[in-house]
Amino acid sequence: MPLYAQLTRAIRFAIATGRLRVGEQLPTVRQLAVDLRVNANTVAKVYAELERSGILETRRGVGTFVSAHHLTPGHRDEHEKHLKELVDRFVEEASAMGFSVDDLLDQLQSRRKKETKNV
Amino acid sequence: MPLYAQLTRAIRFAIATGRLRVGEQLPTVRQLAVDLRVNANTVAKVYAELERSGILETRRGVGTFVSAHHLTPGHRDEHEKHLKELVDRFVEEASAMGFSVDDLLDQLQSRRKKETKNV
DNA sequence: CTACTTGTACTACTGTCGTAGTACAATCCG
DNA sequence: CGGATTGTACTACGACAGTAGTACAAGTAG
Repeated sequence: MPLYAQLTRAIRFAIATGRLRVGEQLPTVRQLAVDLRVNANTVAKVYAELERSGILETRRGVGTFVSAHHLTPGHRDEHEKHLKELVDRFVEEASAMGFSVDDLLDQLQSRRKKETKNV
Repeated sequence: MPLYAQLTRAIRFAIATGRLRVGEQLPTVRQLAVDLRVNANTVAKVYAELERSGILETRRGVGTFVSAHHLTPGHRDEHEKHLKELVDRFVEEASAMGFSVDDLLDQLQSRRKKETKNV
């Protein structure tokens, strides 16, 4: 998986799980680039993409911050739409492998049991 | 989606749904290449990959056929393993988007209802 | 205003993927 | 055997994705 995708996921995940909170500042593009031994442009593209998605806000000369926009109802809807699309792809791929929606449900449910066991 | 992937999916799907039956012969690599306006090598690679997966059998000078191997218990297990891997990727991606397994289950179940409504 | 920090635009290189072209090898069938 | 049909190996080319380098623009702070 390419660097930019890994980073995007990591940031999204950090926000989703609350490890990064609304208003909090992220590292500078250059700083993060140094930390990860990556080009600054790579980080910048990730920040830009996440800003387009509305979950980051960036101010020149200041820095990049976690936006509050992803808590609005409009964004929630958008987010749910993404989930549906993801499920679409998932179901399609599974059916190409000869699996039904029920097969997926079974597999997911057994996974849920394992999770709750650990909680 | 690249040609070879589309073709692979189409064949897998045809077999899974019974439109292609065990023992049945598939078109010649060249013939199918002509039909799809594609290079013969592209078709050949698909056939080869599907043979490695054990769902096709090819005999030089004769043709390519649907194998019976995918009905054996061993292959069933393998198949189930693939399902698990697919679900793994799915869950991982969803969690990176901030969705839980329960969210996925809800979405899938509502989808199942729609399906059964049409049956 | 000036120095500094921030993000951004542009360019170019590199590796990889997908596809096609051509020539080869194995098998069948008369 | 010999021609025809099948799949296969090898090569090469085009396109694209990913990343890095460098130079620029916008904003802040003293």
